[in-house]
Amino acid sequence: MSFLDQLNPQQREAVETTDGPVLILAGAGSGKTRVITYRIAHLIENLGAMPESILAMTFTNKAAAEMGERVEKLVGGLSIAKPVISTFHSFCVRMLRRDIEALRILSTVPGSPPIGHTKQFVIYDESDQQQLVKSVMKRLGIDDKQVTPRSVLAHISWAKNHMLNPQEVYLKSDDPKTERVAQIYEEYRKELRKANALDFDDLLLEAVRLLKAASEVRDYYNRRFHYILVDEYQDTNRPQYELMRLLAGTRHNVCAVGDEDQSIYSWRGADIRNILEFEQDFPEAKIVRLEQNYRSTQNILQAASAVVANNVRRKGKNLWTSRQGGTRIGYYEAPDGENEALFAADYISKYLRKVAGEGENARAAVLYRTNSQSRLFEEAMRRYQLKYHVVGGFSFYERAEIKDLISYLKVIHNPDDSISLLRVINTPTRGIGKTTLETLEQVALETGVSLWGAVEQVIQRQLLPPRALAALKGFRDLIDDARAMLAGTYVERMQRTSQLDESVPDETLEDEQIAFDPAAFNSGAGVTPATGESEDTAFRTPGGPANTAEILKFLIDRTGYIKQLEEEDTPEAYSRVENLRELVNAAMDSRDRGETLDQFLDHAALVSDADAYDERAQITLMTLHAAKGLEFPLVFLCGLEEGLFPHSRTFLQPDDIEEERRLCYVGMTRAMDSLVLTRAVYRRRYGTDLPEASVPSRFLEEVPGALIEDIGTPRRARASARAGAPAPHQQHAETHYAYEDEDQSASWVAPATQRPAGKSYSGKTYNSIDNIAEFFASRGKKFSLPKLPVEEVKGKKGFRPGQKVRHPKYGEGTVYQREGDGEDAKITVQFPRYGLKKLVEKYAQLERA
DNA sequence: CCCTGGTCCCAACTT
DNA sequence: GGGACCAGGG
Repeated sequence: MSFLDQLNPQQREAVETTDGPVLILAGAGSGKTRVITYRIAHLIENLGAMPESILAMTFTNKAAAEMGERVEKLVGGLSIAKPVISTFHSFCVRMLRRDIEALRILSTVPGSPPIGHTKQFVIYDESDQQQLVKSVMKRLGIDDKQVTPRSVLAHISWAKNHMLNPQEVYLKSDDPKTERVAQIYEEYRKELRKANALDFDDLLLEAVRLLKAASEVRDYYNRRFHYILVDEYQDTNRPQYELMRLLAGTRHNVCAVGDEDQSIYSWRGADIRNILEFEQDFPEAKIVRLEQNYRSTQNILQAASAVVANNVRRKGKNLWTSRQGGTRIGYYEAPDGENEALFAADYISKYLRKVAGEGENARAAVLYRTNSQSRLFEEAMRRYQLKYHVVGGFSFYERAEIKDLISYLKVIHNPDDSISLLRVINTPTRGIGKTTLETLEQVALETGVSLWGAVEQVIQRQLLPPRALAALKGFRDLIDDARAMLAGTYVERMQRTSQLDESVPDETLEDEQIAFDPAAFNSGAGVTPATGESEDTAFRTPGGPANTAEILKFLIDRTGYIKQLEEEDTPEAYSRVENLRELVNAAMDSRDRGETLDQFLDHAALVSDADAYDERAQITLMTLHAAKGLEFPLVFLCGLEEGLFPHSRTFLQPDDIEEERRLCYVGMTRAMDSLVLTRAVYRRRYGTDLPEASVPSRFLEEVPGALIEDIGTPRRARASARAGAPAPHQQHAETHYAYEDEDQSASWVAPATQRPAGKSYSGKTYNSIDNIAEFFASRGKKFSLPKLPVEEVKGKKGFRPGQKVRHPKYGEGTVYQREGDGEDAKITVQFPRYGLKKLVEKYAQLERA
């Protein structure tokens, strides 16, 4: 029982309550992962549970992998049977790959195959979904300017997350727009089925439907899993909740771990009711609260708790830590976004040097609300020659060349996948143009087949001029050849097609050096000397089906994809070639793990940005959302400005603002030792425009003043705070926005070597933190807002979005929008009790609140 | 049919 | 800063 002694009494109770439902309310840093892993270990080691009877579900693959490793460390010798630790989505995909055909229904047309998805289904990512919605809208003749595909898709996803089908959306709709959405939704669903595709939301929905509809499938899983654990329970949506209930069966051995204050995915359907209704659905549920925080200093914890305490919709809890005191929370007010980023880079480089020298855990994170903020920080880090790691943003699998090849694989796996087919049918260009595509779409529509089916028909019926027909044949043969490779029938196919003399046109064979010879491969003769990579032949069963890496190589050779890129001869093209090689490497790794093509594709579809987090990186840049579950000795929380954080799109709904506040709480509680909050007084929105003045985030004001310390505000910004000085952005042109360094401390000067020439970067220097801290200490004020010259022109009051105001009748509210100038300005204000009100500034007796 | 350059929007978080 | 879309010449 030794390892259980490492737990505090509450943790231990959570671990040892194994029979019946348990809800663990685990505050930030209270050892949540520890409790889950120890619980699994306890079940196996002390209670003799079979490892494979335990199922733990997480939100990211990363979390699942980490949990698995930690369990393995606790329980040696798990090599044969392992607990299933997986993300919701991956688990559902596995279930569906096994049993989705149980959902097929017999066709009413005699002799036709059953209707519904087959095991060969593909997963549609967001861009696939977008394309599909677009094509549906086009077909229905809906103008994509009035209703954007984007908003339609958001609506559809919302409906799915709330388990509403198109009919239900239609019945509930009370405006023509929603009715149209319902209509698009219906068609979208039909198209998905036709393409044998599922979108992300479907993965959960169909899994739930499967467990509900097929009792033998449900019985199988209920017999198999005796213990169900759910991580990040506060972020589960309805389908996930139902899935958990169905898997729990009658045993009710479910353990859910969550923290209501860290619920940050309501926009993805996360439902706080899941926590509340847990006690209703499982009346015998036991609740365990973990309130000791092992991560942060008292100052950090207090500051974060003070912020989140402003939320109304919460149960409330009392987190405590034994790490008394700690350094105060730093606040830096940068004149603009560039300076904010440079400050962070400078501060972090100093910090890391110091901490690393002391042999401490030298890691720091820069957290921001939106991915687009990362660019400035990346530039700043590069200029300081700091190695950094960005999580999220543009992922590997979203790159055009990767998506192209993945789309080829998807078509080979499932030719009915029309979206992928459209993407690759003329990539690289092979002479298939608009008219050909229109003909294909028409035939598909008329005969009710997929585009792939239409390809065959158009060729058979010779519906196009010879030239176009030849191009189309070339494409069809390419796909058929690859499919034959996959099936292991390539040689047979070659013999057959050469007899029919309907093979690939001779010119293709002559023009392109086919480095990879599929015929040799399928016959087991090995790779032709042209590639000569003997390593690849070693794993292959002679004559057996081709693996993913081999198909990829075949595709690259046959389409001339890389060849064409190399001819471009630009750095960009070569980086694309590099990416493709990386993809082939990934496929070889997949093959080494013994995975099939569909598993490779599933993996590509389900890797998330958060999975890219590398805990060895000293500096990590990421969004607040991606930071959930992580911890860092030093955390920079940046862009604390009304409209950015909290984001302007949340101003309308008080509930959304509360979620922003939880996000702030999540961000702050990532910090172990030091936390720095920053804001830019002026920020550029779309790169080139004039910078806009910002209002400090309300969250800044919610941090108790005694816990905060101003650090390093450049003096020119300070000078401009006095009346009459020009705005900082007006100074940019003539001088620099930061002041000359007084003590000439070399470390405060951005490294000159890295400065891109031609930009106004030169000579940007900074003040010493110590000097400025002293200055602000003597000033004795928490947050000084430099006067915004823009405001003075616009009128005395000039309420801006995000500001808090008081109205004689409606009380306190937040400015949402401002229209017009001067006295005629109309402002829209969100009042907690009265909702949105549009007021004329001149008449409404508004005051600053 | 293909490529190009210009223009118009845009951008919150993500499995 | 950049992706999507379109018009127009090769």
